[in-house]
Amino acid sequence: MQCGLLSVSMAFNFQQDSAVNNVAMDNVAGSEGPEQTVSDATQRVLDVAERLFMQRGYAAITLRDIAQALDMKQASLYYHFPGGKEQLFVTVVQRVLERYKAGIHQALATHRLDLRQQLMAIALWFAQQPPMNLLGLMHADIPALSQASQAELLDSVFVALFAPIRNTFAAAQQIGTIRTVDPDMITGAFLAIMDGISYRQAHSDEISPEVMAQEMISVLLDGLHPAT
Amino acid sequence: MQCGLLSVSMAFNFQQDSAVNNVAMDNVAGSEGPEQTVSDATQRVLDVAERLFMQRGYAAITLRDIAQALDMKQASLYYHFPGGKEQLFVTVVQRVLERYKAGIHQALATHRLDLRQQLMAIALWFAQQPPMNLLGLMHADIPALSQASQAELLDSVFVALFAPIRNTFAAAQQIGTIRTVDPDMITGAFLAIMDGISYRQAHSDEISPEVMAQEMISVLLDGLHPAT
DNA sequence: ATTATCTATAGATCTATAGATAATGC
DNA sequence: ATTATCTATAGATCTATAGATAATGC
Repeated sequence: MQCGLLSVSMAFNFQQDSAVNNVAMDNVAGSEGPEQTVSDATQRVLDVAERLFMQRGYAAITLRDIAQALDMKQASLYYHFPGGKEQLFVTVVQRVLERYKAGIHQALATHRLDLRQQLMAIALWFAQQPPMNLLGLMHADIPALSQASQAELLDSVFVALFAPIRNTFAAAQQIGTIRTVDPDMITGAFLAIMDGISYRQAHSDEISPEVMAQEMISVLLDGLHPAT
Repeated sequence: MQCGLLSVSMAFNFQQDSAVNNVAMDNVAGSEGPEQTVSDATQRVLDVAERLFMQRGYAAITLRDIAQALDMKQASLYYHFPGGKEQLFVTVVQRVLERYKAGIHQALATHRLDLRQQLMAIALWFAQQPPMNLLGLMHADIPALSQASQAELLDSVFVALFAPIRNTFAAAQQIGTIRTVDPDMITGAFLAIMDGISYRQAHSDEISPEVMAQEMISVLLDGLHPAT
């Protein structure tokens, strides 16, 4: 299946989202008591691994890099992630995607029925996050993983990022708020721009997140032509 | 210096472009007789290396991968590129950027004075190219190189991609064709979308390059709101 | 007993160098 | 003599495993 600028090549089913979803949710904040919670030490590993992996990608970062940043030995990482580098990476990306999913959901829920405000809130969210380099993730990182991990992460990307935004555009089209353009394509373009916003914000502070979010959404909705 | 969604951290000078430019040009098609031309064998190496590097990035591709795809031994690559992996990668990227520079220049020149047609032609060009994953290049690949190579490639990215597009938007703003939005930001967003178009076209053929280019430029110029 | 680290190391792989070989052109 | 490859290998590095160690909790 092709999804806008991102090709998520799995047999996705829109109505299965919530089911897939609940499985992925249970590690975030234990709604039950005896949830398998993540220790502080493991948390620290994830934090550092996330920073490095998101900065340079899966292939460029070695376990030694991560261990060194944590002031520990490379072999010690296997205590927290017996599955090694791949398991660590998959866990990191899942955690990032959960955060994005929550951020997007919150943005959509807070400004319900106002597309411009919804998109603004999403853009502001992206502007405040460290860059995830989504295209690089899809393009370079995920293909380096095992078939099972690939499928798992592609599914999560779809559920966390693609589906909610696509649904928002599709709904806005149905009620006539925006004109009819292939929603997959809009979503892909939107995510590409959002990814760029994160990147720009991380490497510069000439423009505030608020202004940048507002300008980009204005271009997307109103276009670049002068308001006559 | 910050440039739209891409941070090109060098002291660029717009007026120096052509000077920097001529140096990089001389390897494309010998305007003089005794130009150091590239042999067929070296050409083949560059073609294969380009495909692999652009597909998965600098860190993920080994010299062995490239040699294997060429049906030769890894050590033989050092005959063509004594500087090893880094020199090969830099040469590949320079060649790609020269191609893009020429394609963009052609698009701009053919439709001079018509911004929409110019952007359409650029979008069509991107849609027909294999994806270059520009954000990944800036974000993951270039930082892995030596300081000298970093500077060289950042300069080339600026000269080949960023400057011509930025100048086009800036000129259109001056004559009032488009409204005033930070040109660096528009350029960054435009390149992010173009990169996405390449990616999408490479992974799907549901939408023709022409339609995709037209729709994306229409969104950029006219916006998503319904034409009343 | 559990948690979280360490040392040591096997085995694989990667870059790069040295020097041989074979074909072609002068 | 030049071009384009090869074999062999040094040296570095990377992932992963085995087993020891030390601190804390029961």
